[in-house]
Formats: sequence, structure tokens, C-alpha cells
Amino acid sequence: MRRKPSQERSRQVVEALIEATAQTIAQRGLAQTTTNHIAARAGVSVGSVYQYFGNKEELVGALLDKLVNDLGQAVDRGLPLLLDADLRTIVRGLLQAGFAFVGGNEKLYLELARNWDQLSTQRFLRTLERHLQEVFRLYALRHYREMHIDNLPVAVFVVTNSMVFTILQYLSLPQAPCTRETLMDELTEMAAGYLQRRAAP
Amino acid sequence: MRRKPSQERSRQVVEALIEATAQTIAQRGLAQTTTNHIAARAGVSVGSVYQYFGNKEELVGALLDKLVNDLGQAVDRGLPLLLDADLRTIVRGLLQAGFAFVGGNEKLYLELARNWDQLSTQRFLRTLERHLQEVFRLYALRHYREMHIDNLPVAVFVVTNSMVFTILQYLSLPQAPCTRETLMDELTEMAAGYLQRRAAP
DNA sequence: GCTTATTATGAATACTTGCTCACGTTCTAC
DNA sequence: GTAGAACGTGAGCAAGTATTCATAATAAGC
Repeated sequence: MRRKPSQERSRQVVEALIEATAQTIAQRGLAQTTTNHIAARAGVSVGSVYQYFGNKEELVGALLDKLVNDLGQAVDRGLPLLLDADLRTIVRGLLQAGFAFVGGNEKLYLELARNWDQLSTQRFLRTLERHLQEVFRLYALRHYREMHIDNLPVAVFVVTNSMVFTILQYLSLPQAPCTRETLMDELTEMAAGYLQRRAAP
Repeated sequence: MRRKPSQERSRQVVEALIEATAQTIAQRGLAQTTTNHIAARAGVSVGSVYQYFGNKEELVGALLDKLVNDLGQAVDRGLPLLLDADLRTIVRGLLQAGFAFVGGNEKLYLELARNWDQLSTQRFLRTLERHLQEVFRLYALRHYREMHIDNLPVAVFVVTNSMVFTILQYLSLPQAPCTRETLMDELTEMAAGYLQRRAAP
């Protein structure tokens, strides 16, 4: 951020720019999103973009920061409700929460996912992994008889990426091969089965 | 393809262009790959590109066609060797074959995967899914006592995408969270466990 | 009210890149 | 050998876009 906004109006401009970035990406795609489009949608001139952001990338980065933050909050909100349930219910709940999170902004998330090479998108996955690792660590502690995974980080890595990318593929398919419910059932089956495998006999 | 090459030299130019496209994408990334770069690497002038390809996209499409073809052949070669083994061995074998296939051109495949939104990349996955569906259909026929999946296409969709994208993520990670062997073990565990779940009692 | 700091503007700049086209070269057929 | 077809060339065009900067408007401090 090139200049730190000190007055109220400038803070509103920054907010409007980030919001406009999200909308423009969702509507036109990241590649077709220009600084002029963003400025126009935010109701300011291009110059204002460079008042607060060094370049286009920083602006998108700021949007990502906001989304990563939202994600963290969403996970933390849903977490305590799940810990008493069994593994299958937890996974199903997490999937449901995931779909709900993407929910209204499906296009935006899909578009961001299409560009997961940009460093920033990776932060999203890392954050998600970190949170999920915490969930399963707590579960493993409570149910140490049913679940004892020697390498939790790797297991979470595998499950997280499998879930996320399969869902993204599903969402970006021109015509779905099954209902959303079916997909969630299958993913739950796969993930829960995998995570529960090493039950102490 | 705008003009069909009839002489030998022009056929060599077309081949050189496709090969140069692969190398340039691997080295500079798809976004930074310009028609001028490709022509230069192929040792011809830009004009020649448009002699045989309507635009840049067609050129990349031709490369994709070649790769999809390679993939099909690779799967077909390895297939008969696997059918007598058990599910776990099959999955492990497929993963091994997958890594071997990507092998030398890791950067190219990674770069293409980063742009999976382009329609063409999807053909790759579809082809893979189709082949794998055939593998598991045959397996299910032989071992109908151990594996009875009511919706094979969906199961294959889930497994394929989970494997492919988890591996791609693994490969694009700056520092790996585990060895390649460990990753394959875990993926095998997850996939084989999932596919075998519905054993008739 | 006056001064100074902050904020907003948008035409102009600088640069990239896909693609064309007029011209030169090589091949083929007779 | 020569005409005509196929092929190759690369400077330059056209279109788009990130970024700047001189100028103007607005707010804050006194």
C-alpha cells in the first residue's frame, strides 16, 4: 500500500476498490480485469488506484487477504459445533460449510482458483490446511483409539487438496456428472475412510 | 490449421513449431510465451506461425493434441500388466506410471495445469478419466465380489481429480512436505480404500 | 479566512503483443 | 528452363493496458 489513508473518504475509496476488484474478477475474469475497469466500477479514477496500491498485483493481493481472513473466521465459527460428532459427520459438515462459504461468490472463487499459480492463491490453501490440521488434531486427541495418524500434516495435505480441487472441477464443469449431494457423499466416504483407516485394533 | 503443409520442409516447420511451443511454455510459462519467442526458438519467422496456425491458441491446441495422444498411449501400454493384480497394486502402478509420464517434462505439465481453465486442458483430464474408467470397469467385472460401485463414473471423477491435483500441488510446492514415495503411499491408501469400500458382504 | 496536507482526476505515456502483408526464396511440373 | 505454386521473412500495424504526473478539488489545522 503506497499511501496510508488517513481520512474517512480515502478509507472508503480503498474499500470500494477492493470490492470492485472482487466484482470485476467475478464478472470478467482475472485476465480481462484492468485497472481502468476496477476504477470505473468503484466510481473513482485510475489514478486513485495508484494512490493506495503500488500496482495491480497489490490490489488483488489485498482482496486475497480479505478473503483469507473471511475463510479463517468461517472455519473458526463452525469448528466447536463439530468436535463432538464422529469423523464422518465432521467431514460432511466441513464440506457443507465449504460449499456455503463459496456460496454467493462462486464465480469469484472459481476465477481465483483458475489462477492458483499466483502466490497469493496458495495462501488460501495453506490457511485452510492449517485450520483443518487443528480440527483433526483435536479429534485425534479425543478419539485416540479410533484414529491414530502418524503423519497428520501429510494426511491433511492430501485430503484438503483432493477435496478442494475436486469440488472446483465439479463447479467448473459445463454439465455436472452428479448432484451436489452425491458428490459430497462420495467425498465424505473417501476422506473419512482414509482418515479413519489406522484405527488401533 | 490454416494451410496444410504438403512439402517435407513445411512439415518439419510445423513439427518444430509445436516442439518450440512446448519448450517455450516450459521455460517461460504460458503467459510469457509469445508467438515471436516460439518462432525464434523454432528457427523460423513469426509469419510462418500464421502460415499453419490461425492463431496462438491453435498452436497451443496442437501441442495439447499431441500430449493427449501420448497420454492415451502410455495408459494403454501399462494397462494389461495391471489387471491381474489387486486394487491397491493397480492404483500404486497407475500413480507410478503417472509420475513417470510427467517425468522429463515436469515444468511443461505443471505450467499447462496452472492454466486448466483453457478448454484444452480439460480434454486431458477427460481422456484420463475415460481410460481409468475402463480400467476399473474391467477390474470390477473380474472381482465383482470385492468391488461393486453403483456409480463408477462419479467414483472415477472423484479419484482422478483428487490424484491429479494433489500431485500437481505437491510438485508445485516450494518445499515438499514429504517424500514422493510417502505421497504415493497415502494417495494409494485413500483411493484404494475408497474404491474397495462397497465390498459385497 | 488562509495555509498546508491529503486526496482525486484522467489525458498522456510507454510498453507489450498478436497478427498482417508485401516481398523474397525454394520447390515442382512440364 | 521457366512458370506458377508453395513457402519463408520480418518490419510494422493495431489494439490493449499498466502506470504516471501535472493539475484540481477537498479537508484539516490554526
